[in-house]
Amino acid sequence: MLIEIDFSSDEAIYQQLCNQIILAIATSRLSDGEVLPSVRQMADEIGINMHTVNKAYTILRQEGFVKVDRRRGAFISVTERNRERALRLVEKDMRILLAEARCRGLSKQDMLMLVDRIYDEYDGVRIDDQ
Amino acid sequence: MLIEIDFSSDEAIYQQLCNQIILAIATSRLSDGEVLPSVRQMADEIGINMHTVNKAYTILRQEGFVKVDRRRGAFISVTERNRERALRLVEKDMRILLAEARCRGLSKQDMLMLVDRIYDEYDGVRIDDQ
DNA sequence: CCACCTGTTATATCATGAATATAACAGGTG
DNA sequence: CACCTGTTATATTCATGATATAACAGGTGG
Repeated sequence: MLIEIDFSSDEAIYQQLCNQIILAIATSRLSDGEVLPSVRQMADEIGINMHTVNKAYTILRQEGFVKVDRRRGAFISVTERNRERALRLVEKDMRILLAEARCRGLSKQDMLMLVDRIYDEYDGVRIDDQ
Repeated sequence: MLIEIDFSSDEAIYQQLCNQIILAIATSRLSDGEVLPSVRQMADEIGINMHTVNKAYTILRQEGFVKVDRRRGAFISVTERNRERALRLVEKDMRILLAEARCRGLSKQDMLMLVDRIYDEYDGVRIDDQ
């Protein structure tokens, strides 16, 4: 569980934690069912407070990326069944991101290539490649 | 200059203002050279404080979307010449957004179609269409 | 010259939220 | 019963968002 926090960033620590875990899931560094370190253990590893980790876990649970088992603790559970809701959630952020891209002179082709390249990195976690 | 602020949102007002102006530029509702309302006028229209508007304008200026003329005030100026920098700026946010999308079960094709559709809305501001 | 507009800066206040700390609780394990 | 898990409660410190009042420098037009 390699987590890197930028303490000089203006992004909140719990938000960085959420993003890193989501990125880890997308890149298959965390797979479905895998157990996360306990809130206290994760806090010690990173060097932050227990409640900050707990806040991240709680959000990930509400977002549907994590579930909690009284016995084991928090574990990855990516059971999104509502496709339309998923699209709506992503669409709002995408609109702003694409607007910014277009204002900076990036074409549709630029963005399509970017999405294609990043998604390939996520899908193809080829062991023979790296 | 139609600006809609959601006061019940957890997103900061100045951030919403920035996003709306960037969206307005991308959708050609604001075009290059066009003058923005003064900080005091915009504040009155929306019903917020002058400094909140000023903060948004200052950020937009730093981001390269707005310039200031002592005579006229703030106006749109989208002169991004550094393509590589633009790509790098967008790429970081895109990585997180695509990771979230993939975790929610959305495929690469889903995202390519989404980008294609939104960009068409931005590019094709056809007057005969709407 | 003077009123009037522009953005900008300086302080100050208030509320909110992020991050911390200490402590306790309910539930499950060995 | 000790030990782990997440969870809750309470309190404090600090940063930031939003507000308010005020003043300043620069440009415009009567």
